[in-house]
Amino acid sequence: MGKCESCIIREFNSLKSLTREELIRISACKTGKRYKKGEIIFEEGESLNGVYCIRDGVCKLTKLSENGKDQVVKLVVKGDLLGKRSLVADQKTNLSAIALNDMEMCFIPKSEIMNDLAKNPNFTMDVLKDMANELRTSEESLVTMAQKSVKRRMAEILMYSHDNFGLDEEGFLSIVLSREDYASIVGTATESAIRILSQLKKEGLISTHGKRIKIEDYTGLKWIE
Amino acid sequence: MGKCESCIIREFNSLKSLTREELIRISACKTGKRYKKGEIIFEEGESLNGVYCIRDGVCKLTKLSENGKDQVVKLVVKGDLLGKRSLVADQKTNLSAIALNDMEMCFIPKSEIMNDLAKNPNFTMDVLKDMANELRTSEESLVTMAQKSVKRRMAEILMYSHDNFGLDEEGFLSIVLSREDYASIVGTATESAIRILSQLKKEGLISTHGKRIKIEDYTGLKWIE
DNA sequence: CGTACTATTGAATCATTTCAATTCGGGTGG
DNA sequence: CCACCCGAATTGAAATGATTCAATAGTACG
Repeated sequence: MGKCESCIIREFNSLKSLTREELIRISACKTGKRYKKGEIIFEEGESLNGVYCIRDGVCKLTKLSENGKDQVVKLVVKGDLLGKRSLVADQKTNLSAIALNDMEMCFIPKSEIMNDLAKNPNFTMDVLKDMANELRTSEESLVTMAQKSVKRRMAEILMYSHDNFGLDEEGFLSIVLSREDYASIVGTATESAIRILSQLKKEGLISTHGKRIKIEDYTGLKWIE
Repeated sequence: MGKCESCIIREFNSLKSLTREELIRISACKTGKRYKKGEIIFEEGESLNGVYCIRDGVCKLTKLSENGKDQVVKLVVKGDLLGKRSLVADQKTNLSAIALNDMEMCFIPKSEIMNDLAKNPNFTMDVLKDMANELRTSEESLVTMAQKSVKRRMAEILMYSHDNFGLDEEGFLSIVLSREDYASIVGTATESAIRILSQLKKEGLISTHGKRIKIEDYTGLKWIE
């Protein structure tokens, strides 16, 4: 496992505001963790005793609704810091994290982060800004859920995947989700998600091969309402 | 207008972490503002040049969806600090604020707050915790919107109003919203909101008098799914 | 007293869920 | 390499939930 002070991942998150000395200290006490596709990283209600810095892979953050279904709240990727919120608020985590890929991450113990948070105002400010942005996107998703049709929401997650995770050699979305995952992101029944996807297929906007999806007409997706 | 250092409202928000000196400085540069019911405090996309500390009244924070409808994201009340997020992230505001009551608030200019944020780590940490909590509730609302029925969401806002704004002398919810506001909170069409309310009335869970609503069976509301 | 909103209701239509079959694809063991 | 199996994907059809448009009734306010 490499050293934090020479790790480029940190440029993508708030850790970039730490001093060289702080990074060296963190480097000394961090541990590496690997998770296989489908593995649970942590579950809603657990107390986290640190944050996870994602080096590779994608995971979903979900929350169990009272109706018994999981809702995906956010997809997190390389560079994201997981568990900030719980640490800062000193609360049990409100979300579960489940790997969608094989993942590689560094785990930084709570005490070390809290220490830096207390002593390095730049770092605190950076975490604060980050949280402000998360809040904005969360509010945007809330409006999307409340106001847009299932079809529109599906189109949005397809475009999001395209923009953020890219395509494989054959032009399929490189992140492969089950229909159930799509349903849980869009906030609908699995069969509904499937139905919407086959509708999009009929309309020529996408094509599929097994669970893999290829976007055939990005612009077309954009205009769905 | 009173002095911040002797104002009890600040105990309800992050301003409680400021020192006496900081409060005196803020007190000197703050201005008082009043808004009448229905007045716009600020609109999505504006740059705020300060934060609003609510001394009295309630307002709704809304976001315009692409379908042309407003969605209420949050109700804010006495003690809340409005505009933190935009200031911290140094972005235009993502929400509009509209008074639901006659309101009384103090406006604290950006420079003063940002100065304190930079120099008082306790204050920064407090704002950070606050934002972490806002993020949690936003994520909870997101799940509610995605997974629960309109009827259930309506029941929740009624219980929320009961718990947070209380009742008037006659036992009606003391916050009076239009049916359109209810629809915009619940994320549905106005007629749907009306229909749900009359359904609840038929079931004996609530009664109404004009736009005023009285909860007749709180426990009954709780069990709606 | 009107006027102007706001609330309410009906009926038709559209969107989404549900349950019950099938079909398909990918991995396993022979 | 191929037959088989299992879980995931797909589809149909009925039922339920929500929206829309249009018409009517209330209420508040000047």
